[in-house]
Amino acid sequence: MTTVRIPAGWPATEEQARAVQDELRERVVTDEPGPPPRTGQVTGVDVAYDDERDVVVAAAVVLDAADLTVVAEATAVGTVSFPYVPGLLAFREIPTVLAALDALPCRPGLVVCDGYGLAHPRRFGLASHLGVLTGLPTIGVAKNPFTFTYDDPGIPRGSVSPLRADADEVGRALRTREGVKPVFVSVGHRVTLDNACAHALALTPEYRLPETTRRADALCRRALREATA
DNA sequence: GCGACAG
DNA sequence: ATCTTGTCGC
Repeated sequence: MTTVRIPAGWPATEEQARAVQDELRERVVTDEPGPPPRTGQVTGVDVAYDDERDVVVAAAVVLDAADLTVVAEATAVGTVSFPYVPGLLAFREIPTVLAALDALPCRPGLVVCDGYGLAHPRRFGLASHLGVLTGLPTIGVAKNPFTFTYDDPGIPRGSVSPLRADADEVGRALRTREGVKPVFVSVGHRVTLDNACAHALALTPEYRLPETTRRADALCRRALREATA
């Protein structure tokens, strides 16, 4: 398993991190359709922590978009590169996630993040960072609405409602399972919101969360246990 | 000014 | 995120 060091020049303060967000945000692309759903490869990334030992493990799992079977997997271990600060999650997870993506034996295709892209207090969440830094198409699928407001979508699977920051639609609440709490989809890089939602729906034939994040979550937890034991 | 707040 | 038993249900 790859071992990651905190990159030289990595932001050390919230002030510096926000400055980096502002810089990278200039390069985000939100008007490309992105790859069609159920086509090519889709990669889930997730991270698990052991704050006691200052250890973080990231996993990247590549699925075939058509049948959701696992095509490839990779993990990376690192040290915690930033404290958890709401709005600055990316700086905590990204170095190790990048290493896991680099360790893959194939192209990731669309990357699905556990968190937000555009739906972010400063419009530049984890999925946005990852997209701009890699050039890959990315989307964010989060389990919570953070500070945003939304009307409950219709009961049937596939129902959506806007996720709003004041008047702006920054993402969508998407019902992936009938009658179950929705997930919160937003655009990362090089994918439109419509296609981001279409992908999220295609990735949730059975469970509330996308197969990509379920697979990545299981893998990074297992890898953390093994790295810590 | 004080909380709330993706993971 | 993480700390954690049993329990209800497919």
